[in-house]
Amino acid sequence: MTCAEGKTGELRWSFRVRDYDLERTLTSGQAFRWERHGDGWEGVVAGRWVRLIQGPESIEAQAAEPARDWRWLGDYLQVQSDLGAILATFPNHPPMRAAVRACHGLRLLRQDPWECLASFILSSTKQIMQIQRIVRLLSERFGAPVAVPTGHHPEFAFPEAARLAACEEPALRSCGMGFRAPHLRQAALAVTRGELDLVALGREPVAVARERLLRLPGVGRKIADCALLFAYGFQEAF
DNA sequence: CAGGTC
DNA sequence: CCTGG
Repeated sequence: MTCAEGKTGELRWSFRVRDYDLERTLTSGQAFRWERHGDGWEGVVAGRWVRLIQGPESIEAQAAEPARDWRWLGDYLQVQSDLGAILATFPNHPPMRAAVRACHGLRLLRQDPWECLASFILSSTKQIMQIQRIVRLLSERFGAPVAVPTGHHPEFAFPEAARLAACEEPALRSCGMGFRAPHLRQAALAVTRGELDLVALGREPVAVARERLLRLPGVGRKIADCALLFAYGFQEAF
């Protein structure tokens, strides 16, 4: 189909935000695919390349292809959450005030469940930089290419579970994940076979969802809770 | 040894 | 246990 209407959406979008520290949020260790380029941050969200720039009271976004609906990014960034209102509910004692000051502007992202679970399976006993490297290699080798601006180097989506389930262990190990390879593979198989339904998980009580994740080899309490918090927003986890 | 898990 | 900082 051709774009006869001409109006296919916007290449740029601006999210109005308050108390949102983009850098702190993207480098906090919740997500592993963001790279600083000049004054912006580049990453792939929901299969789309995007560049983000922090404004005084906004986050400016640039995509590679026009989008009419930007909820895919707004949901991810959780721009609608009113931090001021949340903070008002916190107890007003010194330790809490100190914690709030230290983490000012840090937001909880809402990530894709499979990418989040897989990334944290890869995270055990690894530094953030090393996790970023593994996830980058994995995406480059097994992820679908995504549209990028003209002249920009190629970018790839995080690989689908089915694609990773089809990999042999040595292929996964070649991305530098070591003993985590069988863990990732088993998780990919469970998702692909429908033994683990990551969408349904979000509708379960947190204890049930956690119990399901803990069945996976290589997934203990810590990794399970990271997925529950960063992909589903279960605040009770952690 | 490392921001886990078995 | 793998492997890189």
